[in-house]
Amino acid sequence: MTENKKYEYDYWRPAVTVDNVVLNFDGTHLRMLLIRRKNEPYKDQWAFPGGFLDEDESLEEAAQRELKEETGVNKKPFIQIGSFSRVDRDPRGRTITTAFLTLTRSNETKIKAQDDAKEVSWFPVHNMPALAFDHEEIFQKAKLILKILFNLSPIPFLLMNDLFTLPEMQRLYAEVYEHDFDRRNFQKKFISSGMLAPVAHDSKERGNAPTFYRFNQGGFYAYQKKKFHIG
Amino acid sequence: MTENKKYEYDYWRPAVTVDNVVLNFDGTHLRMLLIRRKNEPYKDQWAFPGGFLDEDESLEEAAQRELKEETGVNKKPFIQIGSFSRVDRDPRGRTITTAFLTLTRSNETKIKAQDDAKEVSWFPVHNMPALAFDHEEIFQKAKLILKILFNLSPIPFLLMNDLFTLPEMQRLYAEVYEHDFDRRNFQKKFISSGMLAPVAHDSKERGNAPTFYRFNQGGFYAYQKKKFHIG
DNA sequence: CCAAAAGTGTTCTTTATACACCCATGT
DNA sequence: ACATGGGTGTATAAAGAACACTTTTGG
Repeated sequence: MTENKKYEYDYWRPAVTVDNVVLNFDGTHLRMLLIRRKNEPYKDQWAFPGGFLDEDESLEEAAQRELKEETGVNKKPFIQIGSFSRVDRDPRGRTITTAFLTLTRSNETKIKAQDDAKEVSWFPVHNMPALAFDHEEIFQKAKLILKILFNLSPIPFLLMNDLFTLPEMQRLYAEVYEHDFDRRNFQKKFISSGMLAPVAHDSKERGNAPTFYRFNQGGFYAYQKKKFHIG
Repeated sequence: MTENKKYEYDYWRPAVTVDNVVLNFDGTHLRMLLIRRKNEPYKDQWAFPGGFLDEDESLEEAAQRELKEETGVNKKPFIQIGSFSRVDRDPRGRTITTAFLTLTRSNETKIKAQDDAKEVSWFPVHNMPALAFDHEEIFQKAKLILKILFNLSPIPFLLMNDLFTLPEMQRLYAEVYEHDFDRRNFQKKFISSGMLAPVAHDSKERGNAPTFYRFNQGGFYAYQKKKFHIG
């Protein structure tokens, strides 16, 4: 069996891939995970980690598997960004891809180039290199979805560590919306929203150290329902 | 060449389909377009119109083509709902589908069963029949996306006729969110939002006849940007 | 003459915005 | 001692929620 195994179908079928837009926030910058491609096409260019769908897995499972294989990051995707199917989007032939958004916390994410990836690195979202395939289009859509979701989901908390401060959180919002918010109003809004639970201070009063908070899921859902009529 | 044409690939590939969730508002009820399937599997059951992706078209183009072929409705999809890929979702074998949301205006939509459709009909979203495949799952996701988009897009106006009244619009919102809004506050909110342009009354004063409005796109974008920080 | 549907108005409460001050830390 | 970053406060404007009245049409 040295010759290629062949798959035969009565009708034409496209190749099906998945791609992962993996986000992470280091306390200052919002970053995306990119791999440098080991193989053609777009050899040596940066791209979102991804690969081909296998026979026994859903798109979500494929995304998680490919992400782990190429970067060592093992995390379920959070949501779909969308499917991309321009006829000429892959020089190898007709390929459609479904892109996923994955959110990671900086204190639980170790990356390591493996498999089809020659190199793996985080890039600040406002300083991205040229991307392979139609990944620039995927990137733009990911940013739009991020802005929308930041309005109405607990998505910011999936990027923060378990304990976090409001100044940190505000830097994250500034990164996403690309403008600053008033610090005092920002704090007031979040504290009064009920979606934060303050963590008891250390007995040693640290003076001006920022207060740590934890995400309060119940409070968030109440807020969401009231504000957006979404249960 | 009487034998089947065969397509051969080095690697396994799934079949790829598209489905259309087509919405329409008749002034009272929000409705979805379903076809009764002519062929197995799920013969004679109701399903969203859709079919297989062809070699020379994007998913969006395939969705539009299939919708026209089966129902006579010729309208570009508005957005993707998502891709569905459960391994066992199609008894014929591994198939993934991408579902689209299409919005139509009742005064521009004629339907006619054709092709794979034995019958075509509108169903009120709150009175749907059992659906084929995993279309119930698609239906649920479509409803969620609808609620989200109603908060932040001009999507409601794509369902209303060019000229519409606020009471009509309010009935549409009630259908989507499954609860009533206060008529006076509802009107005030929309009128003050700047996204409506009133249409001059007929010279004949009609007394209590509702006022007609037109959608004002510029006003909408200003509102959206201010409220959601989305440009 | 009454019910139904449409327009308009007022008050109160809640959020959003704009802006100022104090305190602790590190240099 | 001063710049930095962090917490808190207040006054005004805008938006949302609750609620009542008037008009016209059709039966």
